[in-house]
Order: sequence, then structure tokens, then C-alpha cells
Amino acid sequence: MDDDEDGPPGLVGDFAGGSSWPHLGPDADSVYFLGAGAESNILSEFGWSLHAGDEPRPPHDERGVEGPCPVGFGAFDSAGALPAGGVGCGGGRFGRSDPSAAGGSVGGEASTSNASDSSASEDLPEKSASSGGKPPETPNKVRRKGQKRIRQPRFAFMTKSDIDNLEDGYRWRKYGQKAVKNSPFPRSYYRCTNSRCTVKKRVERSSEDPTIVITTYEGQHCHHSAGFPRGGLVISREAGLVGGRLAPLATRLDHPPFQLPQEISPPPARHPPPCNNLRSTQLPSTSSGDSRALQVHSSANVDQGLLGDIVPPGMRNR
DNA sequence: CGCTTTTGACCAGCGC
DNA sequence: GCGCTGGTCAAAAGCG
Repeated sequence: MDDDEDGPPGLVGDFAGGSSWPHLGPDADSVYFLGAGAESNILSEFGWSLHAGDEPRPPHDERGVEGPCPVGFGAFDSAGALPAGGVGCGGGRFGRSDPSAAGGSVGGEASTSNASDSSASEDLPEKSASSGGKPPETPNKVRRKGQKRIRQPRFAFMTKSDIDNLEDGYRWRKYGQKAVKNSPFPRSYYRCTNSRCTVKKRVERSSEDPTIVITTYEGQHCHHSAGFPRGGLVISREAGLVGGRLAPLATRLDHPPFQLPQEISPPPARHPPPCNNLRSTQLPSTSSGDSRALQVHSSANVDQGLLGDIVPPGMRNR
């Protein structure tokens, strides 16, 4: 319960962890392009604000959250797989450098079409009654027929931490857990406890580096954080983001490559977007299909950008 | 007592 | 069409 979405540690970006979130059409695969400087935009879209290392955020870690070591950040695409490989605080590499390669790349996914604007938000009602073949008894369990699941923009954070749940100021309720293919670690699904908030969070550990926790947030909070009025997230220019709550992790930031130059304040604090009017931040989708292109060069390479260099396949120019 | 977590089952999307 | 996998539901259990 405890973590919130918006601010976890190493921000990776919205990635499609695993394949999931398929339902986006080709277009939906838009990617977030976070170039140096662009990251902040994206974050803003999600309600986060970046502060150049000014005020340190309150150390609220209720449960001793471990200090995450930001490993990476990026947007996911709908098809990408979790950057299982190469993540690591030190390594700095969030994925492979090859854009096409899945590994470290994080793609951005855009929300689907826009959709978001209205109620749809995610298809919460995935369960409306009737569904094909199943008796009406479990109306809720079934998604409206023909209705596609609409995904909201997602961001993933890779954090080096011993604990899975990083505090981010919001309250979460776990609603599911699944075994992850090719990984000994299960993936947990959380939903914001605010009944009107549709933000979801997915937490899993990297199979390659168990010390890395991959947290994926979907949606945008429409309310203020639950308990930490001012919790903030720290972004390491070199490493990525460090959640405010994750702060304790700071202890781990002593890893050579990490520092805490910047801070991100949790979004909701000021003008939380209406729950049913979530905006999807999306970048113009690069072409189609493979948008998983966002790539994050983590730590080591990120000097220039604060979070990492996430570049869509065709947009890389460097 | 209320809320959260656990866990098995179900459904949809995707690839073959 | 079939099987696999991800995502979600919901009842039961656990906890404060």
C-alpha cells in the first residue's frame, strides 16, 4: 500500500512492461519522446514538476522504504518488454542501446488516442456485464464486448531497492499478482485507493537484477497525495529519479554514479486533474508499429538529460 | 469492523 | 482456431 505512483525512483518511462497494454492500436503506440529537456514536459504532463535540486523533500518514509537507486526512466510503448536486461544502478544502462532491441529501451506509450478525455479513462468498467460467454453472474468481470481497453500513458521507474513498494505519497490497494514469465519474481498490480482515481501501478523485479524494482504507473492522479503533503521526488541527473519517499534510498545513492541533483514534486499537489478527464500525454507517434523505441540510456550516459535519454527510434540524433 | 492482501479464476489480445 | 500471457475480478483470509 503505500506507494504512489507518481514518484518512484528511477523513472524509466512508460514502458510496456511486457507486452501488456496491447490494446493500443498502431497509432496508440505513440511514444514519449523525452529529449533532454523534454523530460520535464512529460513529467509535467503527468503532473510532476521538476525542481532543480532545491528543497529536499521531506523524508517521509513510513516504512523504511529502501532507497531506490534510480536506474532508468522512460516511456513505454505498448509492445515493449520490460527492460529486463541491463539495468542497474551502476551500469547505467537501462537497456540496450539498440533501439530496436527491446531490452533497455523504454518506449513511450501514449495513451491511446486521446481518449482519455472523457470518461473513459481506462476502461474501468472493464467489466460490464455481459460478456460473451459467461453467465451474467459476474457482470463485472467482463469487459464490454468490443470495447477496447484504453490505456493511459504510463511511466516506469527502475529503482534499486530491496523493497518492492516504494512510497510515493499515495495509497494503493493491491488487486492482483501474477507470475512473470521468465522471472522468478511475481508482478503485483496496485490501484489508487481513491475511488475516483483510476491510476494503477505495476511493480515487479528485474529478473536479471533482483535488486532492481520496476514500477510502472498508468494514469494520472486526480487528487492530492494521501499523506505527504509535500513529498517530492528526486531526480538524479545521472541516474534518473529517486522518489521522494524513496528517499531513504538515498542511502543507496552512494553508489558511485548517483547523485540527487533534482527533485520532482508530486504532482497532485497543486492542480490535480479531474479524474475523468485525464489527459494523456502523448507524443506524436513516431511511425507506427515500433514505437517501443524510446530508449533510455541510463545513468552513465545521462549526463545531459536529467532522466535519461529516451529516444524514439527514428528520432535519435545523436 | 473496515480495509488490505492473497489467490484462483476468468477474459481479452496476440502470435503461431 | 488454439494456446499463451497479461490484466483484472472477487471471495476469503488477515490485520489493526
